[in-house]
Amino acid sequence: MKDIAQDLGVSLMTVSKALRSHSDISEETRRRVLKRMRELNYQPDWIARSMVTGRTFLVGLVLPDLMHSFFAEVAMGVARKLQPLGYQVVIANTEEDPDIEQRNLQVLTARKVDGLIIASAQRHRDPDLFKALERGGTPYVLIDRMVAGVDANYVGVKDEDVGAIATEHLIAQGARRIAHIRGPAVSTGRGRMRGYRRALERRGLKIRPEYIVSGEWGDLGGYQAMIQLLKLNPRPDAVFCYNDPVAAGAIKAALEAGLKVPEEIAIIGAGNVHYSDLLRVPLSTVDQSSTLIGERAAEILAECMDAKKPLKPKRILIPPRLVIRDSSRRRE
Amino acid sequence: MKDIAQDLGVSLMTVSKALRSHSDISEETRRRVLKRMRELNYQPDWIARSMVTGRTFLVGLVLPDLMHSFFAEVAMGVARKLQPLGYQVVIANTEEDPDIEQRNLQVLTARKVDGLIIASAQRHRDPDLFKALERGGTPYVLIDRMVAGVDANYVGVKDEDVGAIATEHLIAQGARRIAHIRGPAVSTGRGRMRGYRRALERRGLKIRPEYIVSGEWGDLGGYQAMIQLLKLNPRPDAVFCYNDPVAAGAIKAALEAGLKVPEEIAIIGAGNVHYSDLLRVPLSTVDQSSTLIGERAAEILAECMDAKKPLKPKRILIPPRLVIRDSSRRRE
DNA sequence: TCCCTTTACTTGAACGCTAACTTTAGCGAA
DNA sequence: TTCGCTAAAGTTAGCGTTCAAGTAAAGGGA
Repeated sequence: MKDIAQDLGVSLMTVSKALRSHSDISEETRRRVLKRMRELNYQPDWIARSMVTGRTFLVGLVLPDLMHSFFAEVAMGVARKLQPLGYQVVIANTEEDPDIEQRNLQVLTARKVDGLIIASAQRHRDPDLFKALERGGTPYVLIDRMVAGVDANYVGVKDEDVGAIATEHLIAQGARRIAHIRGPAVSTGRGRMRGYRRALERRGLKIRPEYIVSGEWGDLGGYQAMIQLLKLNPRPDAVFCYNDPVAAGAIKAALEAGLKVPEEIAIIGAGNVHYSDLLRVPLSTVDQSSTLIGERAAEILAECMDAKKPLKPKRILIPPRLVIRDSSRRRE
Repeated sequence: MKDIAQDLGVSLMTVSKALRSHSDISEETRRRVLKRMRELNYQPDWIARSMVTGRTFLVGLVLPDLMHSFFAEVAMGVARKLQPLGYQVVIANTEEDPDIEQRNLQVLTARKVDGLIIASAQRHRDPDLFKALERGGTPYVLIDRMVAGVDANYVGVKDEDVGAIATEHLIAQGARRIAHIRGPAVSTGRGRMRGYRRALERRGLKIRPEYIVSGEWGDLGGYQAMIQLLKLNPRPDAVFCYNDPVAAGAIKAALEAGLKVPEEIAIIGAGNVHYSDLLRVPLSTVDQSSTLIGERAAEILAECMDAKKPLKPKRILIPPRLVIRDSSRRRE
């Protein structure tokens, strides 16, 4: 920058202003500066700029599991919205571990990211983690999972509806002994279970506690949970699974046990991950518009980062959508 | 920091050194500084630090497709190695577009990342892109895809072996009319095709040009390519697919056409993505140790970033490993 | 006593940029 | 002529750190 200034016989400031197309620089000078800049292939130093402006144009994205393609899709949505605005996205994978999450949040704020998008693993040691964030002044948006007692921007789906839609669909398909492989005790897991219960009650079906088993996350969890369920007597004739990976594992277990899906046992997941269509039995699911969640979260965050004052928290709920494939079609 | 210094009646520098456990600070003083630091919950400003040290502790990870879980796994491997060393990973998704890739690389270097890990989409407008990187002095490691004419660190698998192993396996299972759904014209795609050809030639099987079709990437590409292949006469009795998503699409098309997999047509992919086991027909594949690739790349990069002088480029080839599942088992 | 070494701390200066003033030149109006 | 105005530039100071060099005080050997 100094070089450019000397070469053109102007001051540093003139160059600085020209580069940012500031108003009080003549067209002429600006052209000359830009030209020389290209010749020297100079690039302004973001770090120095950040230091004085206080903005880094970095956004932290904290996710519990990049391998789960739901979150990968969210990440794409976020990046697609934010990159054109000049932000870079720093992804931190917490592997569903609250401690890692907390450490990551600390590191990201220490790095002065301009904002955060967080799908929280929850159950932190420090219950006031998010209050601390707020005090730090970093705007953030929660996605997918709400955090109890935190009044912040949120983008997600009505989890209770997800559970209810899925369960009602199973009932409509003629199932009567409907089990649930539930997820972790975060808002999504709890909400979907509530929806499951609500649907059963509304239709006058009994809720049997032994029909609710924990799958935790991933296909392995679903596989093991399904093995539990299949030992029961009477055996369930349908299962609503916390999410698609869990459902995929469940299908595997059911088929290995020699059952026909959906004839002998219907299965539905949630999330509509990209490969659901390609599974052993194409998986019925409840779509959550993952990319859209990412995009909306990015938009809200962008607004907050532009505003000087903290804005009133927004809460966006995207309506879930039933996707019927083979794994739950009506039995004869 | 100034506050801490004043509170304790020492100089700024003393505090700075204490925080970095520099040698010429007494134990006593250091304790006091750390104590006060916690009380004020002060965190050193990374930006200011970066400005003077010239290190950002940011590492750029440039990937063509986060949705493809192969790359998500790589990303996890990278993050797992690099986070304990104090680095944060900035992920840039290029969506297989060379222009986006080029822009991303520029942005990342302008941000002064300490290093880059790149799975290049290749075919850039600017053929000297990587030379430019080198001139800039940012160390980088290529993964998965080699770039022609660039002598840089590289971590990947022997793609030719991937193709050969897969194809030889199909031959060993009794297939004779083996087709190939090939990938994009990057090193991986070309290498796997070479391996396919080599295996056929070695076994004295004819290479029929019409048996090689382009699937580009993703399951949709595989699905469409398979439809092409099934129109041929004689119909192939086995297909080696560029990667697992392509293979998943191919299986879908084959089943929809009423064929039995593997009895009437055997299919094998590459990559061993996590859900391959859960597909319609559990997919045989060639494992590439995706997480390991990420980890090794991270290690090499860490070395380069620590070194003051540029190191001699390393080239690490991880041996591929055949994973046999149902989609290619020996026919009767 | 003198000088040298070690330990523990301090002093500018610099990193590359920008915000907020201040200056200069040119021009038209009073 | 003098004033004020505007467009286009220049000046100064500072963002929060660390580096390299310096200093003061204590200890130790001849």
